[in-house]
Amino acid sequence: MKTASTTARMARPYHHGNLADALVAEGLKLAAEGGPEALSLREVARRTGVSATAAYRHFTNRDDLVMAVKVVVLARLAAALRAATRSRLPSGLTDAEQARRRLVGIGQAYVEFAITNPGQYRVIFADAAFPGDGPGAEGDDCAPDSPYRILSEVLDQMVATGALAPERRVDAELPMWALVHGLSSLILEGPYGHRPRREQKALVRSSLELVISGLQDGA
Amino acid sequence: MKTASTTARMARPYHHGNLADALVAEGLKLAAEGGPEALSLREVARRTGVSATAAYRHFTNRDDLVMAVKVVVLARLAAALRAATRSRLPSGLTDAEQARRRLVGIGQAYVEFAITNPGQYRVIFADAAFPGDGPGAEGDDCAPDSPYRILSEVLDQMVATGALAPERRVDAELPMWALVHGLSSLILEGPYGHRPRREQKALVRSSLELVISGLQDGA
DNA sequence: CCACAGATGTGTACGGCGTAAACAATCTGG
DNA sequence: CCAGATTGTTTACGCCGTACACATCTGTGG
Repeated sequence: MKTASTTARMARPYHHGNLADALVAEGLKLAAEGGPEALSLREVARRTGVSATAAYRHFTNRDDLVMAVKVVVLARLAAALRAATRSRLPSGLTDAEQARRRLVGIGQAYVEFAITNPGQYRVIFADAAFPGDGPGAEGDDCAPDSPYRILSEVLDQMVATGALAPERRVDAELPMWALVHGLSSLILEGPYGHRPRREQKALVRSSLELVISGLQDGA
Repeated sequence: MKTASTTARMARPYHHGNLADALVAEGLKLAAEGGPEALSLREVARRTGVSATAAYRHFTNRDDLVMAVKVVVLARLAAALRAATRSRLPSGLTDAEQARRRLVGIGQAYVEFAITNPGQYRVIFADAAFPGDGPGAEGDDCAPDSPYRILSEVLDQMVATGALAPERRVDAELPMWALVHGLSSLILEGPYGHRPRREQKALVRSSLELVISGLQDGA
């Protein structure tokens, strides 16, 4: 039996050739242009040059397609965060200070991704369903590179380097994630959208510093 | 000329009698049942016992109706926060400690409102437009009771009582608002929705304490 | 080698949605 | 009491999601 990856390498093995991937790719473009509400099954099919109902051979319904797009967007977000963890840092810092800056860095990268890809970012939280990322799916099927996992790693590193007390580590993901998602949301869909980009960045930075300070030496 | 409030008191002055309010009221119910995506012009009209296009005499389009519903939901949210600022506190606290607890209280009330009214809460941030609340509309037409204003008041009180250093006051609204909205979002539409209610509340409380600590004695 | 079964794509159809346009009923100011 | 503005209805169009019947392709076992 041909695996998906084997099929992907061939030109047009079936009638169209990995239609599923093509539909998701077109869905990503559509989402980038007009957010989740622009992501319609018919338009995706039309742009892929395929009949409207063809998509139903690969996705049970629209929500299923949206979910597939979500997974790709989450992967792109994770890649952006991963890149942030690898960015150059000034030399001569203590390990603890390095870990702290990494945390600030992925926080900034998160919001930056949301601002740069507003339509795709909004897909992630559309329609009140979330792919099996984050907490609760701690066990097996948690993606190797999910935003949640990357955040967890950096927090672990802070504990390892002494930047964060172990007793403060428990569920430290939530306030951090809530903050960066909240910032993104208030900028994309909320009242902070009309502030100049420069000011937004400064506000994001100071908010991150504030929460991380609370995490480190809060009451 | 009859004012809106005068009209509201009469039974059925026109063909239907303040249809606009009736439509918004039905919209609120619909949103409560199925969130913003369930808020359709036709269904609202149907439930109000009126033809589908009648709504166009009072709202230019669907977005306009949604915006009107947003305003009411924001008012309900503001009322919930206002109630929280009036809740009983243990006696014998310093003014500073009182102010701090008020801030925790409205944070909890915010998330509580979101959890209790998920559908209506999600309407607020639907469709990437926000009524003239919050910052930027600092001047005249800012509602007397908006969530943003209530938050600002409590923060001012913290400065007045010495619970917060004046230089930390500037734009302290953003991290707080981002946190509570982020928490709400991660619980309603994100990966924290399946945690038991008890755990959610505990996580919200500790997250709030953490950020407020950062606000008070952060680096 | 080839026919057949399963996988994949098409055409058609139905009801729901937002909304534009023409029309009807009702109210209100002069 | 009537003219004109206000409010609601009817009809119609094109989009959407999706169910169903049909056509086409493709790998596999006889």
